[in-house]
Amino acid sequence: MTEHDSDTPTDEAAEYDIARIQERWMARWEQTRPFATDDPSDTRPRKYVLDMFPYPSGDLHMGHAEAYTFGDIIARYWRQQGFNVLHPIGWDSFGLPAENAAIKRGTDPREWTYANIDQQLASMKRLAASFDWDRVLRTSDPEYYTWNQWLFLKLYEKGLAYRKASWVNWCPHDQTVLANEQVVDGRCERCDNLVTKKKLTQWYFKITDYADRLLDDLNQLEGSWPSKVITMQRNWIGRSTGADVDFVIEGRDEPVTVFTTRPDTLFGATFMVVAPDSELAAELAAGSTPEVQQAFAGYLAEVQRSNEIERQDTTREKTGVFLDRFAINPVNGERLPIWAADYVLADYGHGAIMAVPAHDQRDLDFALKFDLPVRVVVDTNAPVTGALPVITEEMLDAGAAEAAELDPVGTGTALSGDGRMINSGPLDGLSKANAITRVIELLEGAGTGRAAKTFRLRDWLISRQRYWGTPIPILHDAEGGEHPVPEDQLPVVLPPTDGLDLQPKGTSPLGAAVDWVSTTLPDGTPVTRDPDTMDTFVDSSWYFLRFLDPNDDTQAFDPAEAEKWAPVDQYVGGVTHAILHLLYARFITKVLFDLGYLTFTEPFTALLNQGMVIMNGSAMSKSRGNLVRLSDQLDEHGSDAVRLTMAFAGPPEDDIDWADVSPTGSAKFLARAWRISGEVTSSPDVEWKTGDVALRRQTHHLLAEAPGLVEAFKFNVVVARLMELVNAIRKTIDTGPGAGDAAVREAIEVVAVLLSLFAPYTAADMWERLGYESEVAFAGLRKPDATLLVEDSVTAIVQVDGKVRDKLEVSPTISADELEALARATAGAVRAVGDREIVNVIVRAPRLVNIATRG
RNA sequence: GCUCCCGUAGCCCAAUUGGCAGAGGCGGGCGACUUAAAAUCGCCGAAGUCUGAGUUCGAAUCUCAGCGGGAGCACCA
Repeated sequence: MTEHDSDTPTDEAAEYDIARIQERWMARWEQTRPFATDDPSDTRPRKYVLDMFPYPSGDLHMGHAEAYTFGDIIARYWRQQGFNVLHPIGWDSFGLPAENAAIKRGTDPREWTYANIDQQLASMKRLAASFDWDRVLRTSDPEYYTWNQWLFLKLYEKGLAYRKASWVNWCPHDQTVLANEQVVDGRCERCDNLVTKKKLTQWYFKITDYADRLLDDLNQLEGSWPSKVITMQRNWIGRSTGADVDFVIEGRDEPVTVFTTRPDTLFGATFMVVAPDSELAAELAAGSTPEVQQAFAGYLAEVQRSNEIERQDTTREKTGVFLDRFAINPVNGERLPIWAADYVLADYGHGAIMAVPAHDQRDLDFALKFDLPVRVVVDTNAPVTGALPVITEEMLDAGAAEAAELDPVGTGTALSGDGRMINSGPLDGLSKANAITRVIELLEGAGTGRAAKTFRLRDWLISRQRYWGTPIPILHDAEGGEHPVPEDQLPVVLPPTDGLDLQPKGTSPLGAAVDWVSTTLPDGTPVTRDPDTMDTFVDSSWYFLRFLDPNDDTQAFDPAEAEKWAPVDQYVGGVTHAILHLLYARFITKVLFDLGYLTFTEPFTALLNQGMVIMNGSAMSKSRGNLVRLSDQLDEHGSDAVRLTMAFAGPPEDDIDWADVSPTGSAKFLARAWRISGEVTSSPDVEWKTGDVALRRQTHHLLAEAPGLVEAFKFNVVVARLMELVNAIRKTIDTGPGAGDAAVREAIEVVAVLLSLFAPYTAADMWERLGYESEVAFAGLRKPDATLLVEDSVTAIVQVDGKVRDKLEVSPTISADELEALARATAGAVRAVGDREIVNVIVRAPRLVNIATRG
């Protein structure tokens, strides 16, 4: 076989041979690189279509194929619509699996990682993913992670990267810390082991400074991001508004501030609760009696022994200890006993609360358990009016009477609803909303409180005690001083693994690389490098900018290029990243905006979450024995059939059960379409107008409909329309005007052009067989002929009382009166109406008449 | 426990957004071609839209209640 053999056009009489077609075009595209995006003089409008880049763990699987198929359909569509489309790919190639594989095999993580990348890249090419192969990046390349370090230094300069000691999530299995986002149900997201707490000094990114903007800017994504993802982000950020209230503590100089969303119920506070694992609790206990100290110590030990799972169990009984200390309610001077209880969290709000058992279920549960007083201050039976009412004695008396029926203690249910304030001095008679406003005014006037908001979102912990990541570019001197590595000395390159023990042991393996760790400042001061590496989510928080020029060794990205291409017009990826990656990327984008590098504040204008590929109702896994290997599917059916099957299976957001779909059916359809392309006998310059009108109508309806369908991601419907059209062409050839008819050529050309989104190899081959040398990918969709979209006649349905009784063939421009007259006269209508009285006739010309009767 | 999404032929899914329930595919059946099979081609069933109420001239589509499935949140003051 000579090298020319594989580039011989397939014989028209030959059977559809997908393997041969695929091989031939893959080789050609390798030469012509049709999807490079590097011509600066290109004046076409731009689109940036981005797939979430993969982690290189083994070869691509069915899920990858699905995601990349959808992203590719969109990229090819916009290209076809005349856009200059940037559609890059890279690898998120730092991270634990590579390190674990290296430990297991006693090799370097680089070997495993880069071998997997090569394998995945080959599979992507086989899938005909139309990536710009000149822009490939790998986050584990020093050429990439040097800019992670640059980014870190920018955040450090802005005070957005800082080090602090605190209780962190610790995975005992992976021997590393985890961000809050990586703890799911108290377990390590990666290895599913129970997470414990450990006190460590670690680096954080101050994402909480951006909490308001991260929340508020979600509004501009409404409609172009899945609402599910927006909701998850909102929940995660978790903004609560209310007030901070200062309580004087007996025997303590400083007041204690608590956060509450219900400052209106301040008069109903009957005790205070502090988190047992807070410094405040320890201090308050230490200043109390020996008995209290002992009880507290016992309680604290008990609390710390329980794991996250137990702690989060909402059905569990309240526990706590009385500290024998008292706080003074700033609005009424009441003495409130202070308790330590683990239903109050140390790291939310101020780690202390005012307890209002009448109106908060958790406080009520606690009060009932420990027999603490309960005072109702909101009459939840009273009607609520918006305006500030004028209060009369009678109203207050009446309110007190109504309130007597309110019995949270008896019912065990807190009164959380709105109502009218009672037992609350100056707030009496007000609605909840008005009371909140008023009490904040009062507190602010007295200097004992203020409006406040709190977030569930915590700062982003980025230190990892592992080898295979970006070194943190900070030097530490003996006095504990921090010295950022100067920009011109970047990158801080990972040392070789030679002689390093990568085995997890709680401290970074880099600490053992003595020659690497020890260095000096320009003035000769000995310093040590920070031995930790960055969370890999740092890598992916800005990679979409690096694609603008992944080979630029002078800057992370060119702001001018960012202005041209970014933000990403369409992002495609799994919902698994709904919180973590997307939140971090949004944060870093805002930081870069504030630093003046970007002119936009949201990185991803539109987001498509594809579903999963499952098998027989459940996620594929080796242990379940239902694993379907992508490479097997590609071998068996060819890339085009696999891609088409993904597109046709249903809406892209839905899961695809591979047991429910038919790649052989897809292949059959492709063969049908391909065969027709060889039967056409007319030439490319045939006069379209001479073609069969019925087939032309169908073709042009599809031309009119397809763009809207693709843009709404209704790929399955487009494929169905293509099948219909192919069926119609078949019929036209076999039992109609025949293969020489102009409409046949026109229709199959449209099929080829649209099919190029889903089945690029087959479509390219069809296009060639139809006599074209150009790439079908750039052929573009013709404009539909408006005259072919207007029907000569339409079927009007005639209903009587909503039931179809007759049909009429009428002109599409028929008047309502005329249609009504025709409809009333139809045999079906006359029969159905009989001698009943016609009470109403609804006419929706030209499609429908409904005659409503009575009698 | 709270919130959101979804229930349409045996199966996967459409339905111009309130106007004839069916486009497409899978599977199944029948037939043509074949010595036969595969492939190919042609033809054909099948549901009244999870259940119940309501709004409407008209409901798969809107409202309420329930059943079933999925997702998110859940001691966050």
